[in-house]
Amino acid sequence: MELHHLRTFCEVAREQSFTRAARNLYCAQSTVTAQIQCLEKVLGVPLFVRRGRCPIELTAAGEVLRIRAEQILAVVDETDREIHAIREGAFPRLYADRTPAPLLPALSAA
Amino acid sequence: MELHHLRTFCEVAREQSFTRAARNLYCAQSTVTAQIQCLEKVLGVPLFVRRGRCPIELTAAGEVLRIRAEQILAVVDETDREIHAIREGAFPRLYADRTPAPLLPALSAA
DNA sequence: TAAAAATACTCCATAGGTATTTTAT
DNA sequence: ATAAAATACCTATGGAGTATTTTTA
Repeated sequence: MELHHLRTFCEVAREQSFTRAARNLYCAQSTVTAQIQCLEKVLGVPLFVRRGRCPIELTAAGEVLRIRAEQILAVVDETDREIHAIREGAFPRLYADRTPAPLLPALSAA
Repeated sequence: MELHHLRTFCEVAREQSFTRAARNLYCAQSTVTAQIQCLEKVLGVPLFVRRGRCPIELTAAGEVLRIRAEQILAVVDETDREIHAIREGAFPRLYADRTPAPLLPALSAA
């Protein structure tokens, strides 16, 4: 699982379409298919229900991944902004104890 | 910036050594160097102060990245656990509103 | 001078592309 | 019949390795 997979996944989920996601991401449709297949293989679960027709739907695992992927990418983007600010001369004030932000509670398996 | 870069970065920061990080990650020292250089190039800032001698030190940008990278990797690991649970038959109860967890406040540029 | 990191180079895996086929409505 | 995803196939980029050089404490 790599960040570019997650970005592609989020775009597919948003568009509910491999083809439209590919267009938005400026890449080939087969590339989107390959990246989603890669994610599904690594995670061991299907993420979308294919119908050969739009709109595709998320599976339960896909719903979970979407929530987490958006969180992850938000932190990545925030990190980019912070580093950029430092490059521009900002002087970061670090947290005293480095305690990471609390995660969302684990999705319950009830 | 990809997740495997962040994992390597965190290990180097923890060990304060490219060579020891390489050993722990079961890869070549030159691979660690290349990955860190890749990160530094993408981000546009140095992450470590090299001395040609252990221990190496984090720059200000490196300190920020370390905090964020640990957060990101923690969410990734949590995601892996959640998806694994679903693969094993858990039925996830999704959040009603999908509000992502709050990020740490942006590092102040004071 | 002795560790540690950087560099030079080689190789191969795979990410990404094009073209085509399959699928489902 | 048609729009969309999957597949087959090819190519090139870059990730990872070995061997060597450079650096600095």
